[in-house]
Amino acid sequence: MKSAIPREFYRRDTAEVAQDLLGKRIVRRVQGIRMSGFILETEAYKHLEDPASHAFGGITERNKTMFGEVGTAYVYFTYGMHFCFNVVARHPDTLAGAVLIRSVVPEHGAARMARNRGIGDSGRLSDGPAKMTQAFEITKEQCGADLTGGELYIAEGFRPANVVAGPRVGITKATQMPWNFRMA
DNA sequence: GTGCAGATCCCCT
DNA sequence: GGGGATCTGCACG
Repeated sequence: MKSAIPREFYRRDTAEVAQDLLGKRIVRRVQGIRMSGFILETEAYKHLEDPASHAFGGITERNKTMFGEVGTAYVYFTYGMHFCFNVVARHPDTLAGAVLIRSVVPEHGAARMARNRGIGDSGRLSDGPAKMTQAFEITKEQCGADLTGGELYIAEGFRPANVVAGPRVGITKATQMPWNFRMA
């Protein structure tokens, strides 16, 4: 079993962490089954300088995890039916920040993921923020979970050859900030 | 392939 | 009471 990435990795600028998470592994253990996948696309959400961020309006019951310890999970519920998975990451000089995991390529446990999704294994089991959480069985139960170990953690993967930065998807504010990162 | 409607509910104003 | 860091299925072509 690969070891988890240490907490210090997440104690940096949120956008830098978002970029560096590309190619890393997400590892999930459920009922003795191991699932894993490589991170293909991420987005950074910051604090006062980012109107698109949940943290922009200040700390609330929903977003308080974004203000908590780095290297933990921020999971939120949206559109009445979907969960999205973020990794809390921020520079020590800032109060809040998180990286949304948008797309993951399955490595191990694809059969379980397909079952979780209620579809066949097409190879595209986790290519969206809410698809990813469904495939990896991540719900608000995992909100606040430590990602440096345990049943859900992030481990080393490979170094992407090329990274493209662009505008974030699905937002209406701060649409010009190039805080979406993907492999190329 | 593109485009749009509908599902569905928690949080914040 | 409004809106959302989304996904799916269906229509069209």
